[in-house]
Amino acid sequence: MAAAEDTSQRRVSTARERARAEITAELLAAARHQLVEVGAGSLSLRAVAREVGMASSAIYRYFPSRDDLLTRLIIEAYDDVGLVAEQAQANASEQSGAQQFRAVWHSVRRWALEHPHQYSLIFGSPVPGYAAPTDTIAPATRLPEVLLGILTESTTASDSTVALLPPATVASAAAALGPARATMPVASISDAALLAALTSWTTLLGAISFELFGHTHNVVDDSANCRADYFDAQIDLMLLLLGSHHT
Amino acid sequence: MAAAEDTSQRRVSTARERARAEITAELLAAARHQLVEVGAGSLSLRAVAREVGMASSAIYRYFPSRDDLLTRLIIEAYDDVGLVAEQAQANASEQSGAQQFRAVWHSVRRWALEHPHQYSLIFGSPVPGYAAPTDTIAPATRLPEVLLGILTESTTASDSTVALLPPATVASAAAALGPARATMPVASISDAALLAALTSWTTLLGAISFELFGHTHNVVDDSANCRADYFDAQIDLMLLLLGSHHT
DNA sequence: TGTACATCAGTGAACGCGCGTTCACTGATGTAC
DNA sequence: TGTACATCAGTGAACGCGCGTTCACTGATGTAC
Repeated sequence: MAAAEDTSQRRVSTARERARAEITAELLAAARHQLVEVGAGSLSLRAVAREVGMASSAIYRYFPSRDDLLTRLIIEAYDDVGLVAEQAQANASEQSGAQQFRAVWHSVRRWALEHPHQYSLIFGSPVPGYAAPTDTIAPATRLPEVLLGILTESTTASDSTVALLPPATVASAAAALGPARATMPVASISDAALLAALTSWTTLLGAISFELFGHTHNVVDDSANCRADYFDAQIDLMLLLLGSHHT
Repeated sequence: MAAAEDTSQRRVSTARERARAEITAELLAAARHQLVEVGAGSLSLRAVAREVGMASSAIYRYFPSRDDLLTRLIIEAYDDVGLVAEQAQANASEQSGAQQFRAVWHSVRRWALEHPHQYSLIFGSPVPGYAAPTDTIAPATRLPEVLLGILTESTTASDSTVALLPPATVASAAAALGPARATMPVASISDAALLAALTSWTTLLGAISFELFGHTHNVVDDSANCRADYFDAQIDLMLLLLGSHHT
């Protein structure tokens, strides 16, 4: 920091470039903050500008339009959960697959509770009038890839609840899951295990969504502990489904 | 219709009253239609007025505010799915519990696909800036009551996957589910079965939400058949969880 | 090192828009005698 | 049955608001010679 004047480097970032990066980050932070106040649908460029003390027109030096800002936020959110999940897995990498699964889902839930509006940006109802561009696909796969990685290593489908499904049911579901096999590295996973994996995805993201969106009022006790316990039980249930319930 | 002039009745509906009821219904229909176009967050009184060809100020003869209109729509939506589910169960009442469960969930999914915005009004991310009044609680319980009714009659928890959960896990989840026991008629259901029931609720509503909100792109084939097959498989998986997998 | 020009960040006014809600009003429907 | 008054539905103009985006501008930072 003290000796940062080494101008001899090839790729020097000029003062302007550094300022631009900093201000872009500041704008994104303000936008994230706006999201907390107001929700994605009514996120407003003018409010963001107000928060950082800029003229509203200045934003257009950084983002070509409101939709573009939204896209940036969405990508950021996907990368954010993705990273959180990757770290949780890394920290638990010495433990069993089931423990890694638990660690990752806990980290995702914690992230969701801490960033509810970023969560609903990517897992809630779609933002009206906004169409996600293809840039969002890659970051969106980080979290699923972590989970599939764990399951590929530790699932023993024969030993799980899915094994009790009629083969015809599994077969027709498997036929429907062509795109999943094409998109993700799941070649080594059986149809039944893939179905169970996706169901656990649905269940646990559904559980987080319901908790966040208030659909568990009058169902689950409002205290943080109770909510966590309930989520824990659902994780364990999913591990039974997946057949990786060795602690 | 021809002989409708029997004015002798005690509770006659005057012409004004009839007109009022009709127009209220027409406004609600227009609002529902607006919802389809635009999503709940940006439903606008003026657009509703435009659609029925009234001055925007006239709406205030029927609804005191925009929030009140939203509340009416929410209640309508809950009653609508509730009714659909009740009818599905009634039609299948001669069949097994598992079949009734399947019939009800299929009817719910079908309703959701036909009325996506009414669905996300009640099961999606909350409408920003809107706080639901208590009038919505009663209609919101119709669907869960149908499902719990079926499960109370047909669940045999001992025979299900939940039975494999460690007792400690079940116990702490059960402690969290106090409000559920207080709100719903579930006295005769075991803790494990209640947990499984709520998990099936989460999973299947989650599945419908993800399908509707486009989160299954690149995962499940886009064709209607494939989607239905996938949903079917998830229902069956939940029946295994619930221990009511006798056809 | 110094000058001349190009690039870029940021400003502030303005555009046209749609919104929820209020208000004083007109005219039709209902009610009491 | 007829009149006098009260109730209500619907109108249209107006309020104040916030929005996304454009535009001509000023001044600072960067670049070429």
